[in-house]
Amino acid sequence: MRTVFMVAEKPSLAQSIAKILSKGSCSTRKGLNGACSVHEYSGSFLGQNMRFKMTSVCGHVMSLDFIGKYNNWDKVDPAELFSKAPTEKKEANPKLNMVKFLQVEAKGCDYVVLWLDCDKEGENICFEVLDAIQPMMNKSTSNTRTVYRAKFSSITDTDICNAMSRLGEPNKNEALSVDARQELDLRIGCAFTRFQTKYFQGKYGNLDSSLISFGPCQTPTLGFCVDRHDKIQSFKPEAFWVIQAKVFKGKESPLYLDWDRVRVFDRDIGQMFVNMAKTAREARVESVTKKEKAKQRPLALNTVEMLRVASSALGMGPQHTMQIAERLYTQGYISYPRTETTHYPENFDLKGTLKQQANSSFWGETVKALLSEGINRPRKGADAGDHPPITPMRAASESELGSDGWRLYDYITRHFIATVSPDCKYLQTTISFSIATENFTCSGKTLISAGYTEVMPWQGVAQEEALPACERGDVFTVDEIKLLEKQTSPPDYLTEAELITLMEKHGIGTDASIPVHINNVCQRNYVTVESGRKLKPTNLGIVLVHGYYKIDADLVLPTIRSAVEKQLNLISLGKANFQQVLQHTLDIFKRKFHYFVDSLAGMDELMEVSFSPIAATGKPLSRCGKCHRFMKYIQAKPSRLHCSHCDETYSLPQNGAIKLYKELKCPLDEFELVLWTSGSRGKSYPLCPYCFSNPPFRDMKKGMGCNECTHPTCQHSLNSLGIGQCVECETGVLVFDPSLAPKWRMACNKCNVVVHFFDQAQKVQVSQDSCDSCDASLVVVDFNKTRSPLPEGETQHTGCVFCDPVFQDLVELKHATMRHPMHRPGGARRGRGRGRGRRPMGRGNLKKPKDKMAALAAYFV
DNA sequence: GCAAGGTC
Repeated sequence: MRTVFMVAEKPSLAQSIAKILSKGSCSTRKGLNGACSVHEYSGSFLGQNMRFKMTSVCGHVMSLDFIGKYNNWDKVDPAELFSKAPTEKKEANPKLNMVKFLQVEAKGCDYVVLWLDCDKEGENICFEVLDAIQPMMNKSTSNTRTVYRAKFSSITDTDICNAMSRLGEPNKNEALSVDARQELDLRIGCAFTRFQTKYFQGKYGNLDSSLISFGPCQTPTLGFCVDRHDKIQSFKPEAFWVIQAKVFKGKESPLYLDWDRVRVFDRDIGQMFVNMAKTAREARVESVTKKEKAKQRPLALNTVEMLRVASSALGMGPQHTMQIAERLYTQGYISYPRTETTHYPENFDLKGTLKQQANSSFWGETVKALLSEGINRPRKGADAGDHPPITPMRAASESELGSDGWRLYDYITRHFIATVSPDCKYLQTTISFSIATENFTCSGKTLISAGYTEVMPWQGVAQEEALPACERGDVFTVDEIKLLEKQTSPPDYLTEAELITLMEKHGIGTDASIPVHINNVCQRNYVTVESGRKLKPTNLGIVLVHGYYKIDADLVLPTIRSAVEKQLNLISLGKANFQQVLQHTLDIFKRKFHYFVDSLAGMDELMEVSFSPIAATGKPLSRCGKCHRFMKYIQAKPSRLHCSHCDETYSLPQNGAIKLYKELKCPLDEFELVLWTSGSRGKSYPLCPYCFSNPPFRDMKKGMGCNECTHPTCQHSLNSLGIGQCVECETGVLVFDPSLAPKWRMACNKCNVVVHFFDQAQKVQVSQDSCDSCDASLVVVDFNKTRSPLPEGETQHTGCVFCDPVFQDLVELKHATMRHPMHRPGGARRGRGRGRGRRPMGRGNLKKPKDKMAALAAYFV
């Protein structure tokens, strides 16, 4: 029997589609990557009985990157990234082993039906799947087509079955437009990011410049925040004047009236109107109008609306909201949370979904009433053809969802109920008055029926004091007429919800990526989230955007994305050639890049105002080996040492504290050593600032401290202080750390293992000799006479920290010991042949590689 | 270490 292989974009869709097509009779098993499942059943295809295998990928199978050597920031000029640097497709998520998984499952299949999402990205994934599986499939024996594409617009029985009976073929042009987008984003984003980062990193000391990223989505996102900041800064408050009129009738409470002219910007003119109004003592009712008005029930919920409300009403950021929504979805509480659609599918079971909520103590009564009186038809929304709107899928209680989970579920459910509820109706009454020459009004709302605002009370019509009953010709007494001076007020910082709206409007990002871009500008220190989820740009963010405006506004304007997308659309429509569009666009951006590089002084001028030059920041810490003057320690990220005399910057390990290490020097280059400490309970090791960036020996890499240094004789090196194989990791060596004496300890030079030992000892030294049993270096320990824990009042003992019984209670090996050769079943000698437990560069077996000695010689000359 | 787009 022949086999049809079918692939969806995500595991959840593979399951739903298989269930529909097999009429619920498929068998399911997990795939080799643990993430995807395979659903199997038999049915008819091309008029024959066949076996069906339905599975999925997890989004893109491949992602684009530069080939390895172009990822070296130090050796590659960013300008080369526009054309010279070759790119390659790598597996998007190596952990998922997606290519292997697809190949195993597709082996020996005869036909493939592609069920990827029906958008351009989905079309592109079609070809990623085909590239992976086609070599594994049976070769077609007849001339029939083997590759089919299913086109569906919703996950409903009719739509899926229709798609199956009208299979088409994948659209190469649409896929190519995505390939072009990927390549453009990669080349442009990385070129600008690397250039900016490297340029500013070496220049300013108080600038957190670990990464100054640029991108066609994140930069306009930042631009929106800075635009608002600029509006606030340039705002000049203006005085204006309004007339306050207070009238009353009989014993009823007074009414405050709104002036029909609203306000005037000239005091004298305002005063003139007041004087005119003051000529009358009475306010005459000119008209009374009553209008029934409605507040429309909401459209069905899509992702961006959910993100907006979560941010503004629940105070939850978009990234966090999506994480919570994802969890609610996988646990079956809500439908798929990434959708642009605001229209329920025709056969959507509104009543069934509603019934699940009938027993809720929060909205159960409203739901029961709706079910018995009949639900209202939802408003007609937009169908983006992706997924149905976000709805609850089953009843839930507060305790099972957790705080934020419940708050989001509560909102989603109330929103759903609101979409099938009646509109909110209210009566608006407006009374128009004349006081001499001037006209005034007073209006009030009274609720007729709450409708959907019963479940969304925050949108309800506020209960106001009813207006007095009156009719045309009635006369009120004027209690007070006066001129009030007020000031226009500046706008506030952009709220996250407003930003989401702006991004959506300008096509910056997608429902799934909007949270990522917002998160990016926060993480890069361009923007901070203030109370009320308002987004305030930092100095860095402001300077960057102002700099782009100064040099080339295209770099920050939201139009940059849409202009490129127009070009890409031509590819997908087959109206333009992939290579030509790519080349043309790259060419434009390459010019922009060179112009940006040449004009960077313009941005630098702005930087100088906000940030201090690197030479003027930091505290003197350790001496430079070249000029022997003090270098300054710059604490701002990335922390580093700067020698202003040599104008050199030396990187340091991050996320820890740096101190001078007893003014000791590296024997190779005379730089003073510094001590890196990862926190109070963490590990520490000395390092030479020069060797850290310029590894002195061939077997060392960048970023190594003295605890990994293979110098044969230096007293701080791995060779002198290494004790034995790490008790937890495979490759590390436990190195003696004397820096915190008398809190003696040894720490692994690869992983985070720290072993404390010989508490209160006077002196601890690593001996030249090694242990007969496990080959670890012996340790010489001296204790104070009065406090020695050694037997028979001894003050000194030499032994192995792993094997010596005298040391057993003095070394905090705990459970970790179990992995050491000494304590494993089979005894100490076991594994010796594989070199376990042996110091890699133990004295007895020190190799003498020529190149290392040559390197040493070169230093000493 | 970099983009943006899928999704887990």
